[in-house]
Amino acid sequence: MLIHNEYFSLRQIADSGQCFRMNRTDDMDGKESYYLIAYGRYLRLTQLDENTVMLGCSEEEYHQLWKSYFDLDYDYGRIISEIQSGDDEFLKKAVEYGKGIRILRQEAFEVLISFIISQNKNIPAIKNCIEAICACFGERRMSPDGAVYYTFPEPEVLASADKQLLRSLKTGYRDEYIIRASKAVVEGSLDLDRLCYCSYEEAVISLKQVYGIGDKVANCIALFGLHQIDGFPVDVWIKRVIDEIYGGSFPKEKYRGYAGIVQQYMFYYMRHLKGAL
DNA sequence: TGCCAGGCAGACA
DNA sequence: TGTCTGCATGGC
Repeated sequence: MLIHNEYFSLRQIADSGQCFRMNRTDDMDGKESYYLIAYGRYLRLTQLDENTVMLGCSEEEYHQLWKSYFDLDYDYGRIISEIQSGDDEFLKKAVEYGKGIRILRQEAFEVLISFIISQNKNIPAIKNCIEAICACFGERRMSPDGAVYYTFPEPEVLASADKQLLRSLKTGYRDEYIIRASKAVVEGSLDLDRLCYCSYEEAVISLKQVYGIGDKVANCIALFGLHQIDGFPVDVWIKRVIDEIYGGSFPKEKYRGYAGIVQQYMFYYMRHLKGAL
């Protein structure tokens, strides 16, 4: 299945820090290839050229799942044009550098747990920890080309997980956070489906009721798990941008309706400038 | 070996 | 309301 889109870069999405189960694999005919595990499935992807991505799935599966997953109905070009016609020179450079980033429509529960794990960890450590949890608590499956993979565990499984076992998977002090957030989902006090359709502000407030979720993680979950595009997570990298480029305050209200996309361009570009990519 | 990482809760002023 | 401090642990 071939996708032609000017704003669709596998490398930029994989390195944008929004998903942790999309990784580089053996190249295909010298072209960058990735594998992705999401919604219980395994997908192989190859960047054929700057504007063309090949998805290893049928047309039916693409329309059923992956088209939405990669947010391919959304016009990122319009956002980029707006930024490029503005007067923010840093943002213009950030957009030019990361214009292939898209905000994925990931499973909310997976994002909830992944970003609880993410706190005070670097991205490689987060990935390792999530894979360990999937291998321990997920379902073992095999892809059509014979690769073994594990699904992300269901809320009920993590809600009743043994704390010491979780701790042994390098979750550290976050073990209790994971169990309590999973229980909140199972018991219904945290209704992730509902939070997709309420306001961004209400979603963040609700998420912060959960023990272990603060402002930053709540914004990540809102943006990456609920597709609340006004989510604007401020982590150490965005703090650097705000302090070093904007003198301590960033006017995110100027970007109402797509602030989260702007945040991703800034995050990705700052990591590049500081040599973290 | 030491610093840093997509932070948070709790204590305290 | 704002500012510490302790917390686990891997990556570099």
